[in-house]
Amino acid sequence: MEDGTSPSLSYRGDTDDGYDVRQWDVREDCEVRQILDRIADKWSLLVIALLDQRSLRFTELRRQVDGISQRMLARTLRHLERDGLVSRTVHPSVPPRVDYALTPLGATLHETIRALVTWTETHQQEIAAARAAYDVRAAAEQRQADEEAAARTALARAVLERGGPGQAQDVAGRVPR
Amino acid sequence: MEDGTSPSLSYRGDTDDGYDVRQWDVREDCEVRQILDRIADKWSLLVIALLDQRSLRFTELRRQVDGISQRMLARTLRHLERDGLVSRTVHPSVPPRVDYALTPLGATLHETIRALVTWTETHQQEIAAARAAYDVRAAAEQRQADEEAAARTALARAVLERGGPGQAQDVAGRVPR
DNA sequence: CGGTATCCCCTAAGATACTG
DNA sequence: CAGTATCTTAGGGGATACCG
Repeated sequence: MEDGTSPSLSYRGDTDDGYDVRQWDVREDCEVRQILDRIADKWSLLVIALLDQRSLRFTELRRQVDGISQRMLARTLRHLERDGLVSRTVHPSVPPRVDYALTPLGATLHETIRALVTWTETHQQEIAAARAAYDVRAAAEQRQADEEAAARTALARAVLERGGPGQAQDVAGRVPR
Repeated sequence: MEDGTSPSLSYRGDTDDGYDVRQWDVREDCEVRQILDRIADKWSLLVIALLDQRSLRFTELRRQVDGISQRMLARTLRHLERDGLVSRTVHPSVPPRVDYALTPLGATLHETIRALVTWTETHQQEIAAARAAYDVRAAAEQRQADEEAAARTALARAVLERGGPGQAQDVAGRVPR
């Protein structure tokens, strides 16, 4: 069966401080969360985007997405169909032909998603810059930490060699912390 | 190190049919995909939503989200920080205090996400209905299949008992394809 | 063609313990 | 308090094989 819907999660956080922060946050564990998970999933978005252009058959989708396994495409499509986002039409012919199309509901979702993609495209540069800056900072801190560790090791060695901590005053001054 | 950025995925689908379907689809494998994955991730959304109200400390977030592990919160926050969506401020005091807040960039993202959440809330009913309908259909088809299987089994048994397929004409008429 | 069933691997994420 | 390090396990997802 492989289930398909996760077992609720439920992050209630019943903080009794009277302060009702969170507006839609609390309800996320019931419906919103699941739908978000669906559209956030690796393949759903691609399929929705592709179907927005025109309806497609199973194999056409398989080829267009390229990288998706038959299993995952079938799974994705069944999920989307179940949620009423995609319609499945079987043509009784030989060889069999099955068409998938976006439902009106699916189309409105695609519109909404577009906004998100647009946001991403708009701020792509800022994000890239932020990442670069972060990575530089992180690398610097790492180097710093390494140096301090090396200094501590040197101090320890010095202490051991000279036979006591009293003799290490001169080197201790140069060690951080 | 645990990496943090997935190894590119690359679903190119170089269909040389000249028909250039897909507008933003193709670019998804580079930047958009990653950012979408980030914001779509299980915890990021919650954290962003929470921080939109006011800045919070690590433990406050931990309590509010309730269900998140220390590990995942730390990870989520570092990701968000790296992407420039959340700022981290360390107050050099004892006990140590670290505040997390949404950056302006993070705030704009929160606005965009709101649209999605609104969509979900608006269409919640439709989706629930679609799921219910699907499940009913699926159950019906399952029952159908079971009955046919049972019929086939009965036919097979009848054939074996009577000693030949020629004797099974009467029952064969009642068995679906 | 359009799937489902099966096996199997690998990583994301929870639990736990330790550090500054 | 605010994390990091380490171990372990569930399940997401690919490969393969087979049905209608």
